[in-house]
Amino acid sequence: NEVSPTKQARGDSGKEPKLHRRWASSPLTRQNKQLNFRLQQSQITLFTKCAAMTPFSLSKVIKEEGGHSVSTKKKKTKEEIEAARALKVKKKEEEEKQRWRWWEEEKYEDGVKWKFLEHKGPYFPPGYQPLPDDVKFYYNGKPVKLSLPAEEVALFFAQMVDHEYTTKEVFRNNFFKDWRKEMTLEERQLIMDLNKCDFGELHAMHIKKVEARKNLSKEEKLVNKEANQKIVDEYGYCVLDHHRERIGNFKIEPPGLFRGRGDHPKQGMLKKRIQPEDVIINCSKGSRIPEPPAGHRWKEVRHDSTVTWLASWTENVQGSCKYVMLNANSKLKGEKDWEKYEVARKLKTCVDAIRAQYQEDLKSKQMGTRQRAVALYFIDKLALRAGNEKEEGETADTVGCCSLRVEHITLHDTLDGQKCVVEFDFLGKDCIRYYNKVPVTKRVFKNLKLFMENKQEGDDLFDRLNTQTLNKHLSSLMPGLTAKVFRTYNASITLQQQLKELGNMKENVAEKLLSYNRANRAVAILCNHQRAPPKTFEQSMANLQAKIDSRKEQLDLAKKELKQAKKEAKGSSDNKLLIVVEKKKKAVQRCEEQLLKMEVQATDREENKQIALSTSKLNYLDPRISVAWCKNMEVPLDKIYNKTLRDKFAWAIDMTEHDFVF
DNA sequence: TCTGAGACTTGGAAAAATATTA
DNA sequence: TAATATTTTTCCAAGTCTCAGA
Repeated sequence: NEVSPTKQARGDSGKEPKLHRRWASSPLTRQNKQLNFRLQQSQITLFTKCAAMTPFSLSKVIKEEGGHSVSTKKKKTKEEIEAARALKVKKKEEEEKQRWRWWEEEKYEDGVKWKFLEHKGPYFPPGYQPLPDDVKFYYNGKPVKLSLPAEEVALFFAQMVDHEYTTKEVFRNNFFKDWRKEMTLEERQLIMDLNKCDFGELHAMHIKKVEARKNLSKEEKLVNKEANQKIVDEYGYCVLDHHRERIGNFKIEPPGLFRGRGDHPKQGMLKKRIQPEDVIINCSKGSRIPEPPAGHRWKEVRHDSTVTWLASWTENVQGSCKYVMLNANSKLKGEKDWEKYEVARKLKTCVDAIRAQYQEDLKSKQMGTRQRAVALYFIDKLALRAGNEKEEGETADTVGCCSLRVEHITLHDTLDGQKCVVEFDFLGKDCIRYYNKVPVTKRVFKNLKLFMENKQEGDDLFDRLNTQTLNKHLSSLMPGLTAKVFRTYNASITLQQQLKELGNMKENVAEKLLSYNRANRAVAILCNHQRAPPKTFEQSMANLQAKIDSRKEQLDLAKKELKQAKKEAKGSSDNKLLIVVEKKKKAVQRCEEQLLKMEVQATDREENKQIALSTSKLNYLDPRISVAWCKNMEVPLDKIYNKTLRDKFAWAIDMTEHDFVF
């Protein structure tokens, strides 16, 4: 029952219990209804489990009352706790003092990103370590000693054999083709069939290594940690305009097999090792130029202050550029983020006019204009992505608004008692399915029918529209306006509205947080931020259910004991018996609360099964809304933003007053 | 006007770090 | 203390959007 030293050092005695949402108890707005509808679509049960629940009161106090060692553990290390706390406060103050308050400074002239930039260059992954002699690759049952390049690639595959990827035809074919390119002529002549390859020993070795790393002693782990920290200290920071800034990804991506998402035609291809000769360095002219690794040179060293990257290289699978850039808490990223939300706020001031305009455009004589209007209607109402064109055969077949094809929507004159319903079913970014049935206006519906006339399944729905022309039009309506701004705007405004509706000052912190999470979830649903249910989901759910069941039994028992105690105490004036009754009462109460908490947790987990909240929190929700909400509701900010988020949104935390309105 | 390169944001999965529980 | 669950961080793929050049 000891409080762990780390816990003490951080000064928190425990986490707030899991929260759940009570949709049923909140008044539903139009948008909320829509979201609920979407939820039902994705087969998430909202009401069944938690509708009957009463608000629960959760507190650490109850938990601590239940324990018996609270006082002893506090006594033991009281001074240590105090010292640790003081240290923490001091560290925090120090950090705050060091923080670059760039948001209080003048902005640079357009296009200039920095005046001075110095860094150590990217960190290269360690070279390939050949297999030990006792680990063999077999072809057709016979051991084959591979050349080093072929061996390295074989190991990439071996490390993945229990991943679903390696069962896929496309992955296997791509891998085999690229692997053979790395082989010597001799190897190529021998190894003709992937199915005859036995990577068993290589795989076993990999598993063993992973296992061994996991089982390192505390000391060994610490040594590793310190070594890693040293790398971060050396390569993880740069100096940008007199300030030390954290770099986001200072490590060159190691070689491996390309893991494209969904049905990616290039999955399994070899992602080659990057050499210093492939890397372009970007830094100040007057700065210390980073040293390339011994015996190597850079591809180029340039001094371009109109871009934010420190190093770049071209990746061989897709031929695209990769960049080393700053961390999200840097000035460069923060300023851009701030700007993004300011543009979205500006949209708020003219969104009514823009909506009126596209409603009007639905009637246009120009087909292109009508298509643009319908597309905008979708982007605004459903928060669809713009949908750039993609090169066929180069990537998985996914679409956004402008690239929707006839096969992706079905029109229903009536559906489930509603008129003019559009049924969407397509794969969006990262091959995440978007499925939604949306009632639209008659005019939109009629237009869609028109667009689909004489078209085949694979034809573009909006054949007169692309994202460039759409964005060009948008920027003429408002400077800086693009399709993606609607997503930011609608996400943030939804959060604000939901918080306003769900919030209640009388609630306790846990309940307020519940409201916040619900609002956040509404946004995640709007933006279709889904995740695959965790692999261990069913198991963990079953475990929880088992715990609930056993707690129920405990409760029954406690109730019986209470009854018995009451019976015995009845008519008696024996104080001892009355105390027993009180004790039993408390036990029942405690049991009930714990049961409720677990049931709530189960509900929450179930509801969140396929919803990812982090993306919207990180990218779409103006942090000032959340900061102001915390101030108004008297909720500590660290209840909704962890350290990383607080760093990223330092600008917002610093500048936001309680009266901020998005 | 079209196209592709380039630069940057957004996205979920997986790994790693922590917290909790048995 | 070990096993397990949860949260945070890392990773890198996949989008959006702009701009230059034909």
